[in-house]
Amino acid sequence: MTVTLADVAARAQVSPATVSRVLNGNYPVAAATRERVLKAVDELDYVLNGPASSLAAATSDLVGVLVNDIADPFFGIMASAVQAEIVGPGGRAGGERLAVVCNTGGLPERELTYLTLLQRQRAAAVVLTGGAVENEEHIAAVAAKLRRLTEAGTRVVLCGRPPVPDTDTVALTFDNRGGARQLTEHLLSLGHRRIGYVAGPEERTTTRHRLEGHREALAGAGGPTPDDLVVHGPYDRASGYTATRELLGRAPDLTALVAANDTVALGACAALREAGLRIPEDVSVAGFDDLPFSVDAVPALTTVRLPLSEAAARAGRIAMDREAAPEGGVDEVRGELMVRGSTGVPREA
Amino acid sequence: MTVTLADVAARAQVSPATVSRVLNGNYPVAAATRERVLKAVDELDYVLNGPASSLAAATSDLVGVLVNDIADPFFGIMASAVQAEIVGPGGRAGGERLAVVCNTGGLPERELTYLTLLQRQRAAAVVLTGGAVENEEHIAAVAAKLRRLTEAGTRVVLCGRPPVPDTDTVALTFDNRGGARQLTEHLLSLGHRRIGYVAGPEERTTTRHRLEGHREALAGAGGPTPDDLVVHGPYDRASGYTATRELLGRAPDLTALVAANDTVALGACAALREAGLRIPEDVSVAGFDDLPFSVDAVPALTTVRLPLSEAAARAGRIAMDREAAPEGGVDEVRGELMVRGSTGVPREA
DNA sequence: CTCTGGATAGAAAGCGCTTGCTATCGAGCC
DNA sequence: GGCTCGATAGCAAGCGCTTTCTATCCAGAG
Repeated sequence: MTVTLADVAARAQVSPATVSRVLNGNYPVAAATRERVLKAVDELDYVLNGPASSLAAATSDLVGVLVNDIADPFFGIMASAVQAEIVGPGGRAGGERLAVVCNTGGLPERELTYLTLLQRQRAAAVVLTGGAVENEEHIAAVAAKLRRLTEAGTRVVLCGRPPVPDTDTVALTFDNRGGARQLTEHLLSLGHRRIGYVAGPEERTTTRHRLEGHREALAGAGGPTPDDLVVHGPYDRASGYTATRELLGRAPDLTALVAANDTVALGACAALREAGLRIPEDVSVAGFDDLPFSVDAVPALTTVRLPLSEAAARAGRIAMDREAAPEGGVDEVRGELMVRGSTGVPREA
Repeated sequence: MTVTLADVAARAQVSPATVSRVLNGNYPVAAATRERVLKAVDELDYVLNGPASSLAAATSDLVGVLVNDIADPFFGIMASAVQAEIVGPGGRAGGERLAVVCNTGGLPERELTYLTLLQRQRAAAVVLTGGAVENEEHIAAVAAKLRRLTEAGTRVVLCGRPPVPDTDTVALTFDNRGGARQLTEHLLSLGHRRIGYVAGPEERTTTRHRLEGHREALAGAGGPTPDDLVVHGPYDRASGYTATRELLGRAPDLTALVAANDTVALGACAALREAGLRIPEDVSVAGFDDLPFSVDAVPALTTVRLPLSEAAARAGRIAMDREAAPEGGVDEVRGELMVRGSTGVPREA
C-alpha cells in the first residue's frame, strides 16, 4: 500500500541503509548513487515514516511551543516568532522541524497534559511562553516534568516565564515589575494620586509581578496601595470593562487606571467612555505589552512595550541551539515605557 | 535508561501485551490486573513512547491545524476553537490528541512543507484554515497532497477555504462575497459613491471574493469599480495605512473606505486621522471579520462579523468525527453586517 | 464429574527505519 | 606487484509498541 524505504531501495537498486543515509545526509554516499536514490524517491513519491524514523533514531523533529491563549495576540506574536526560527530562516532550511503550538488555555492540567504529550513524542525541544500559574503543587509538577524532559534530551526554553529552579532550562524573563513601576511612576509624575488597577488573574506570575511594580511605585511616592482600588480578572477585554465599572463605583474620584495589559485597557476605555468620562481629560488609562492595536486606539494607549517578537525569536534560536544560552541560564528582558495620548495631567492638578 | 512498556510489565508481573491493552483500553482486562498495571505505570512514571506506538498501530494522535498567520487574531481565534474541540471538551477527555498549529506565513512552500511533515507523522487529521493562494501550480500540488493524506486515512477539513475538487475533504467556507456585497450596499445606501477599497494580497481567494462582492454591489448600483480606487496589500495594519495615503492622493474626493479586514481598517483610520479627516463625518470606514478589538475602535467599526469560533469548532468536530460532515462535503457560513459608528452619511449628501 | 465456552493473559511476529560493524573495491605506496 | 587504507555499500540487529493467534482457567451445563 504505502511506499516504504525498502521500495525505494529496490527501485534504486541499493540497500535500505543507503536510502536512509541519502535522506539523512549524515554519511558519505557517492554522488551517482545519491542521484539514483533521489530519483526513486521522487518517482515513488515516497514520504518518510516519521514514527518509524523517530523510533529508530530515538529523536524526533517535533518542537513544542506552549502558549496560554493562542487567540491572544500577545501569544500569537511570540508563537509566530518562535516558529519562524524553528522552521529555519529559509522556510525549510535545515532539518525540517515541525514546530507545533499547543494552547493550554492557561489551565494547569492542560499544561501538564501537553508536556506529557510532547514527552511522549520525544520532542526535540519545548518552548514555554507566558506567565506561569503560581500554585505550589502545579509548579512542582511542571518542574518534575521539565526535569524529565531535559534528561531525555529535550531542550527546554522559557520565554516570559520565571526560571524553574533545579532544572536544565533556559529562561528569558520579562521585567514586568520594572515596567509596571515605570508606568505608575509616570502617572504619579503627572500628578495622579487615586489610581485604579485592573489586575490579571490571581495566582499568575505575570499578574503578581506587574502588581508588585505598581505597588513599589506607589510606595516610593509615599502612599500604600488601597486594596479597594485593585480588581482581578482574566486577561481579556470583558474583564477590563467590568472591572472598570466596579472601580468607578468604588472610587468615583480616581483619575487614572492601569490595566493588566492592553486588551484589558481597551475594555476599560469602553467602560469609561460609556460612563461619559473622557480619556485622558477625566481619567488617564495605561496598558501593558504594546500590542499592535494599541497605537491605533483613540487616544493612543500609553503602555509598556515588551519586545515579544525579539525575545521569542531568541528563545527559538536557543531551543534550536543556534544561539548560546545566556550566562546562568537566565536573562531578563526589559520593557520600554511608551507614553502616548491616553495619559495626561489629572483634572484638578 | 528510559522506562519502557516491558519494565512496567515486569513490575506488574504481566506481559507487555497486557500493559498495552490496559493503556489503550480496547480489550478486556481484569480489574485487579488493570489496577496492578496502573500502579506500576505510576510508580515507574512511565510515559508511552509515541513514535513506537504510532509505528506499531500505524496511526498517531497528532492533528494539524494550518494557519496563515498565527499572530493575527483572525487565525488565533480559529486555531483556538479547533484545538479546544480536538483536545476534547473536558481538557483531556478521550484519547488525548496533540493538536498542533502550524504557521505557514501564507507561503505556498511552507504550506506544502507542513502538509508533508504532517503526512510523515501520519497525522490523524488536518484542518486548513484561511484563504488559499490562487496559483494553479500550487493548487494542484496541495490537491495532490490532500488526496494522498485522505488516502492514508487522515481526515482533512477546510475552514474558510474553498473546497478542493476531487478530494475527500470537507469544506466550511465563509460567504466573503455576500458579506462584502452587503457591506458596500450599506455604504451605497448611505449615499456614498466614491468608495476606496483596500484589498488584501492578490492571488488569495479571500481577497478575490471580497473584492468581487464589492464590485457586485457597485455594479448593482449602476456603476463600475474604478480601478484606481482599489489598492492591494497584505492583511495588516501597515498596509491599511499606506494604501489609504495612496488612495487619498489619487482620489481626494472619496467619502468612504472599505478595508480587506478589520486590521487593515485600523491602519486606514490612522491614516485618515493623520490627514485631518474625521470618521465618519469626512470619510466612512468599514472592515471585515469583526475581530474583538473592532468594537472598541473609536468610532466603533462597521464590519461583517464572521462566526470564526463557531465555524472552526465545527471544523474541529468534523475532523474528530464527532459531527457529521455537511451534505456534499461543503457548507457555506454566512457573515452578518454589523453597522456601527464608523460609517455614516457622506459630507454632501 | 467431565465437557464446553467465555473471559483473560501470553507468545511472538512484525511496523519501517537507523546505525554499528563488516565487506568490497580501487588507488596509491614501498 | 603485493599491501594498506580511504571511500562506499550492505547486513542485520534492534528501537518500543500493537495485535493476531493461542493457551489457560474456571464457571456452569449436562
